Amino acid sequence: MSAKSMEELVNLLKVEAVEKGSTFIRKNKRNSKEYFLLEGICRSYLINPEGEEISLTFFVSKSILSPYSTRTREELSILNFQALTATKLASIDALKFEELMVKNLEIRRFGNTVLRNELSRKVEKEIGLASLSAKERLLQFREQYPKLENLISHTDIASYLGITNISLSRLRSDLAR
Amino acid sequence: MSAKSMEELVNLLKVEAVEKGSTFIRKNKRNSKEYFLLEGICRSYLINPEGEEISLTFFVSKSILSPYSTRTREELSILNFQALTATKLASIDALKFEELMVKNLEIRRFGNTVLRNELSRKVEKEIGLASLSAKERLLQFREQYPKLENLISHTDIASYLGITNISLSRLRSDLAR
DNA sequence: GACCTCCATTAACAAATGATAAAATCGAAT
DNA sequence: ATTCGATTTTATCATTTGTTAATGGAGGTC
Repeated sequence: MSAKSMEELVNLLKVEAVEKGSTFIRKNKRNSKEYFLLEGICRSYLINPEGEEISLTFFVSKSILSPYSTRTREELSILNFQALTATKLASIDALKFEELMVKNLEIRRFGNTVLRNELSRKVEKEIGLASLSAKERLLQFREQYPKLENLISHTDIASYLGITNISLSRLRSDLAR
Repeated sequence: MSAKSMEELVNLLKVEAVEKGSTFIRKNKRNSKEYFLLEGICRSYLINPEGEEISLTFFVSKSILSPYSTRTREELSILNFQALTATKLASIDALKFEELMVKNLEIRRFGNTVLRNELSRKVEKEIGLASLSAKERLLQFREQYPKLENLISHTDIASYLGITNISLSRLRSDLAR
C-alpha cells in the first residue's frame, strides 16, 4: 500500500488495550469496528448446544481480526472475540473503513485480500476437520501457529481441533516420544 | 434490489448448461466469472493429501456459487466446482461485477450479503465439525439441505460430513429405526 | 433376460476418541 | 515455603468411527 493510502487509514485508527481473558466482542451485541491486533493473542469462539466454548480461529500479533462484514448479521455480532493474553488493538469504525474502500482502490484491494485470507483459512481448516485425523490436525495447528501451544490453554486448542483436552494430552505425549 | 439495478445486472448475464458430473471450475485454472445457479445441484470440492475428494459445500437451485474473490488466489482457482446433476448457470465476468458493485450501492450490498452468507455457512459447518458427533452432523445436513440426501451420491455427502461412506450408511440405518 | 458396473449396505474386527475419575503439575497468592 | 485452585496428565473402560471384505440392488447395455 502506498504511503498516502496508509496515512489516510492510520489517521482514523484508535488504540485500545484489552486485558487477558476479556471478551471484547460479544455474540448478539453491537460492535461496528474493524480491528488490527498490534500485540497479544486473541481467539474467536462460540458456545455450542452443549454449552461448551468452541474456538474457531486464533489471532496473533500483527494480524487482522475477522472483518466486521463477516462476523456480523443484522448489525449484531455472530461470534465472540476474546483476548487470551494482554492485548493491544487498533480500531476504526467499519463504516468509515467501507467508505475508504469504495473511494480508494488500494484500500479496497487490501480489504478484499483480508476477506480472501479469512475465507481461505476457513477452507484449510474445513479440509483438515473433514479429512485429517486428530493427530494430523494437531501437527497442522503447530505449523500454522508456531509456539501458540505453549502460550494458551490446551482446552482452547482442543476445542479448535475438535477433540477433548484429554485427547489432546494423549496426542501430545504420543508425539513427544 | 430495485428493478433498475436488477436490469443492469441481468443484461450482462449469460446462460450456460453444464452436464452431470462435469467439473466446470478447476483448481489451479483461471476462471473469472461470478455464477448464479439457475437449475441443478453443484458442489465445491478438493483433493486431500490422500487423493480423496472432499466435498466442501453444496449448491442447490436458485442460489449463488462462491464468489470469485473467495475461491481465487492470484487469478487461479483454489477449489473445484462440479455439477452433480444437469445444471444451468448464469454467469457474469467478475471484473464487470466488481465495477457494478463499486458504482451501485444496491449491488454492493447484494454482493456483501453473498459474502456474509458464504462465511456464515462456513462458520456453521466449522462449529458442527468441531463440536458435533457424526450423527448430529448428519441431522444438521438434513436440515440445511432437505431432500439432497436422495439426490446425490452418499460418497459426496460422507466427505462433506467428515466420515466414510460406510459410517454414513451405518448412521442412516441407525436413524431409520 | 443376462451381464456388468456402480453404489449402498452389512458384518467383523481394529483403531481412535470420548467419559469419568484420580493423580500430578504448575502458578499465583499469601 | 505453603497453600490453594486451575490445568494437565494418566488410567480405565465405553463408544464411535475406520478398515477390509463380502453381499445386495438398481440401472444401463447388449
